[in-house]
Order: sequence, then C-alpha cells, then structure tokens
Amino acid sequence: MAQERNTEELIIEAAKKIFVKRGLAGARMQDIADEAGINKAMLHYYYRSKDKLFEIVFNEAIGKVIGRLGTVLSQPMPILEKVPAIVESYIDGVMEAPYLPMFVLNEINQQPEMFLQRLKTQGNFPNILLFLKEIVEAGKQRQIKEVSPIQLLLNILSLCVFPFVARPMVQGILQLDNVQYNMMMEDRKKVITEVIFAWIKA
Amino acid sequence: MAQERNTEELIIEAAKKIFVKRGLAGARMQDIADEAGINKAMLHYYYRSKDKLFEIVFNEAIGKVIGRLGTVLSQPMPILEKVPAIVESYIDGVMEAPYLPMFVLNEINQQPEMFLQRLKTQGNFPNILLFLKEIVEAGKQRQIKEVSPIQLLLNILSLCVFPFVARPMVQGILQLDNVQYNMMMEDRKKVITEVIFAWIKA
DNA sequence: CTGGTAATTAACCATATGGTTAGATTAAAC
DNA sequence: GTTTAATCTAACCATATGGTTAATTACCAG
Repeated sequence: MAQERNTEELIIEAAKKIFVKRGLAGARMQDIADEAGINKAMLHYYYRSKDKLFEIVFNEAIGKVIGRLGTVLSQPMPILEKVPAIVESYIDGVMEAPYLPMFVLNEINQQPEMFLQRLKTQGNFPNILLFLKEIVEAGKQRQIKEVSPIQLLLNILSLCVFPFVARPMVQGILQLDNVQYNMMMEDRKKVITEVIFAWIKA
Repeated sequence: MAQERNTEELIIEAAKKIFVKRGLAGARMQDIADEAGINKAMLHYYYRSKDKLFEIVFNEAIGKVIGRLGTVLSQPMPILEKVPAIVESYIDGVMEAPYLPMFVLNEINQQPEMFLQRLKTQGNFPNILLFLKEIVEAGKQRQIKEVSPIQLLLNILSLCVFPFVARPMVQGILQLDNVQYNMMMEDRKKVITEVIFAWIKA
C-alpha cells in the first residue's frame, strides 16, 4: 500500500467509490471495507451505520454537483459570455467525476424526502436564483430575447448533463467507442453554446 | 380484489411496479409477491429467479423507451414538421410512465453488458440510424442547416428526457409544486421546438 | 365421480448482510 | 514502565433475502 492516511478519510474515499458505483441499495458494507483495506467493524466504529455513512457521501456528492453549478452560474460577466463559460466549465467539471450525476439523480429519485430536507438546511441556492433574475434582466435590457429563465437554465442543464447520464445507452445505440464518444463531447461544448445562442440572441 | 387475471401477468405487473420504483438491487421478491397478492414461491414457479424476472421487466422497459423513440422518429414527414411531432409525442409518451427513463438509464449504467448484449440481439434500431441519415439529407438539400445528426438527436433527447430524470431535483431547487411543474413541462414542448428550430433553421 | 396434472401455499433452507462485542494492539500520558 | 484511552480485529449475532420443497388445493378430461 502506498499511503498511511487516517482511517476516517480512507473510509470515506472507499464509501464514495462503492456508493457512487452501486447506489445505496446495491452497496455492501463489506465491499467498502475491502476497498478501504480495513475491517468492517471500523465502518461502524467511525460512522455508526450504513445510512449515516451514505448520508455523508451523498451530501458531498450533491454539494459537488449543485454547488459547482452555483459557482459557475455566479461568475460575474455579461450573459452572452457567461453561457459558453458555464457550458465549458460545467462539462469539464462533470467529466472529472462522470458518474456523480447519475448517482445523485437516482438517489434523489429514490428518497426525495432526504433531498428536500437537505435543501431546507443548506438554503435555497441563492446563486441559482440570482442567475434566473439575471436572465430576466438581460431580457428586459434586450441583451437577449425574453425567454423563461427556468426554461433556459433547464435547457443548459439538460444539454450538458444528459449525455453523461445516458452515456452507455448513447454509446450502445450510436455504436461509438470511447474515443469517438469523447470527441463528440468535446464538440458538444461548442454545439450547446450554438444551440443556446441561436435561441436567445436578440 | 377486482380482477381475476392470470397469474403470469399479475406477476409481471407487480414486478414492473417494484423494479421500476426500487431498481434491481433495491427490489425485494417479497414485495413483488405482496404487490401481486400471491405467494412468493409463485414468482419462482413462473420465472425461476429474480434476475430472470428482472430481465423481462427491463427488456420491456427498454423496448418502450427506445422503441417509442424509433416509432416517433420514423414518422414520414418533412424534417421541420417532424421535430415538433417528435417532441410532443415523446414527451406525452414519457409522461405516461415518467419513472421509466430513470429506471432504464440507471440499470444500464449498472450493467452495461446486459444492455449491449440486448442490442446485438434486437438489432441496431434501424429507425434511429435512418433518422440520422434523414438529417444529413435535409442538410444537403438546405431544408435545414448542416448540423451533426448525432448532436441533433442528442439535443432533442436531452431536452425532452432530462427534466423527467431530474424532476425531484428541479422541483426542489426551483421550488415548483406539481401543478407548476406540469405547466412548465407543457410549455416545454413549445420551448424545445423553438430551441431546436432556432438552431437548425437555414 | 375419479385420476391426474397444474397451480398454489406454508414451512423451510442456506447464505448474505448490517451490525455488535469482547478482547487484542497501539500509542500516548504520566 | 505502567496506566489509560483510542484504534483495530476476529468472531459472532439477528435478521433479511433469494430460493426450494413437500404437501394441498383447484381444475379438468374421461
């Protein structure tokens, strides 16, 4: 083994890997322990139960996925520069952890309550709501067409995230190998910007 | 109980419900039996194992999701009429079983092999590949701009499907109740067509 | 009605799984 | 060096879970 890091983190790393891959229901405590190279009892020693451990991993994941979005959305620049910036940096961000979106979306669907509760705790993502207002403003000032800000946000998100969530399906149907798929995603940054621009440019 | 349908179908119905809701790993045979109102042993009597039963449900689900797409894509009409037709009928179709896409996508991610193998069996969805060629043709004939047919298909799919997959997340973040969400999805049909048109109209 | 087949069930089995415990080991405090 | 607390492990436990079986019931042809 390379490093001798503290056990707590070792467990979290392992749990992340297993939970993200298999989901809450599919993950086995033993697998997490094996992945971390420690005894199964340690998991409970440090994190009491599977659910508690999952909650930590899940919250971090959700923070990454949504938090990243908030960060990107709140970069201070005019809207027409912002769109390509959002697209590029969000896709690049997701590419570093391509399975996170599927994991997060699936688990939210599985237990919406847990997610909704977390929303109350963590606040309502002011960055995102601010972005919506920004769109409305830009519309009024004729920088862009007046479009529904929700639909615009949803469009950007859909175009960016869906290809990751549906990757095996897309690759399977369109018969793309990994290289082709990555090239396609690289192109896609430009395409998404084009599509959005075509729609909102005044 | 209302109906006295044959047990085989009763089981499949119940299995569909439970598998789609909880996924393969999260579903319990006992829950399926309860849902069908029969003894657990019947499940094995008719369908041998959990995996076999799942396969049936999964294949039907995948058939619905992809098959429907193929049907819609192959409606014979000029491309500029086809886009809104695709959007409308695909969204309406998915609305009837809103949890199918998440289920299918998630399980494909969980076991890509099973899916890829099924692709080989069932053929390569000629309807879909035909649609791609159609796009290229329409581009050459200047009915629309020359765009990557794959990107176009992926755009339409992303815009239509993602909101269903991400529904609880979207509702949670944007604070939409069910009524507002449904209104938004109704609007969305028009929006998606607008967006795509803005991009491809020559 | 009767013999036989298919459908159905209750009880059971083996194993997997989340979780616990009692004791060992390590490391730090004194 | 001894004591004490934190860390770690092997073995164990209770229950859940997929799957089986032996026996019972429903059904239908003769």
